[in-house]
Amino acid sequence: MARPRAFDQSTALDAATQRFWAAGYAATSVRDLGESMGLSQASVYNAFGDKRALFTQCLDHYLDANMRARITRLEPSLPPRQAIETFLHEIVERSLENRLGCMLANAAQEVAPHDTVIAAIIAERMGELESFFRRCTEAGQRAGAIAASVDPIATAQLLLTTVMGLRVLARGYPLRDLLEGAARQALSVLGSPTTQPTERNTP
Amino acid sequence: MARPRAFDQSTALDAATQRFWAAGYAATSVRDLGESMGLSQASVYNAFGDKRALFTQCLDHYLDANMRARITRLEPSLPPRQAIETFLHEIVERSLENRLGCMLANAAQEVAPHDTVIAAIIAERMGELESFFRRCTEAGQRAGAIAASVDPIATAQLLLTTVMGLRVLARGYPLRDLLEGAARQALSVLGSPTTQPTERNTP
DNA sequence: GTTGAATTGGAGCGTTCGCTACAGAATTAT
DNA sequence: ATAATTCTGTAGCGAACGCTCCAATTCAAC
Repeated sequence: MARPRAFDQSTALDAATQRFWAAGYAATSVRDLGESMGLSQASVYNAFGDKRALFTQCLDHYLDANMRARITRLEPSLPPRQAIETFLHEIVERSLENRLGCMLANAAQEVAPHDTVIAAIIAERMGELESFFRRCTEAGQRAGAIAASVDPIATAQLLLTTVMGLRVLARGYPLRDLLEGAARQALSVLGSPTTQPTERNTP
Repeated sequence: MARPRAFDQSTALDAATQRFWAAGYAATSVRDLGESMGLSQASVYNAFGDKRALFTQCLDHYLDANMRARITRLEPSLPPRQAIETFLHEIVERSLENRLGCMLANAAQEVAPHDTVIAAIIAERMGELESFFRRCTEAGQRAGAIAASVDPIATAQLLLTTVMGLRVLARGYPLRDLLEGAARQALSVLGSPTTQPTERNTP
C-alpha cells in the first residue's frame, strides 16, 4: 500500500560492499556509496539506516557471499585435506586477481578496535573460519589423510592466521611467489599426505 | 640565526606515530596530531609538511624503532633459530599488550592500495623482514639447529605472513591461546630442534 | 641593541563530512 | 477518484576536514 523501491536491495548492497571493500570505512563517504548504488543520499539513509548500519550489512553480505559460501561449497564436496588446500589456493588466487584483500581483515584492522559491535561480528566470523579448519583437520585425520600427530587446534589457528596474513600481503606486497610459498609452507604442517588426495590413484 | 624549535622533533614524531598507529591515516586529523604533539596546526605543517608527508615519517620512525630495532637486537645476539622464535614470541606478547596491531600491517591495508609511494616503503620493509627470516633459517641450517630439508625461502614467506596475520588477529580476535597456538605451529615448520637451543645443555 | 630569519598561535579559507527536513512522485487500499 | 503511505531528489544544516595566511614572538648573528 505504498510506493515500492525503485532499486534492488541486494544489488545496491553489492555496490556498497565493493566501495567499502576497496576504500575502507573512513575513506568512503555516504555520497560515494549513493553514487555507486545509483541512489540519492536520502534513499541510502531511508533504506539502510546510517553509515555504520550500512557497513555492518555490507560486512555480513560480504562474509556470507565469500567466506561462508566458500566453506559450504568446499567442505561437503571435497575430502577434508583437499578442502583446506583448495581454500588456501583460492585465497591466493583471489588475492592476486585484485588487491582489495579481505574485507574481514580490513574491517578487523580499521573498525574493530573502535566499535565493539562490529568487533563482535568479526570475532564470530573468524571463529567460524577457525572452526572450519579444525573440523577439516580432524576429519582428515579420521580419514587417514592427515597424520594423527598433528594438533588440529593449533593447525586451525595457524591456518586462520595465514589467511589473514595473505590478505594483508595482497594489499602491501602482492607477489605471486610470496603468497604461494607461504600457503604451501602453511599446508606443510598437515604433514606428508598419507594418501595422494590431489592426484589420481596410480597403482 | 633564527628562533629554534620549542619542541623535540623526535618526541613529537613519537606522539604523532602513536595517533596514526591507533586510529589509522584517514581517521586521524591534523588537529588530532597537533594536539598529541602539543603543537598548533601551523607548526605541524611547518615542521613536517603536509599530512601525508608526516605519515610517511611516522611510518619510517615506527619501523626503525620497532621492526628494524628488533631485528638488529635479536639477530646478532641469539642463535638463529632462537632469534626467529623470540621474534614471534615478542610479536605475540606485544599484540596482547595493546590491540593496536602493527602499523606496517595497518598501513599496508589502509594506505598502500591508494598511494604508490607509501606502498613502495611498505613493500621494502616487508622484504626486510622476509630477508631476516630467510637469513636466520639458513644460518640455523648451517649451525645444525634447523633441518637441511627445510626450504628457507618458503619458510621466510610463511613467517612473514604469520606475523602479518597475528597483527590482524590482535585487532580483531585477540585471544592469547589463538596467537600462541598459531605462532607455535608456524615455528613447527622449522622441524624438531636438532639441538636444544632454548634449554641448557643437558648431558 | 639592532637586525633578520624562523617559529608560533589564531583566525579563517574553501571543501567535504554525516545526516535530515521537506516537498513532490509513485503506488496500493478503499 | 480519493486517501494513505512510502520512496525519491533537492537543498541545506552544523561540524570537521586539510591547509594557509598573518601578525606576534623568539632567539642567533652581528
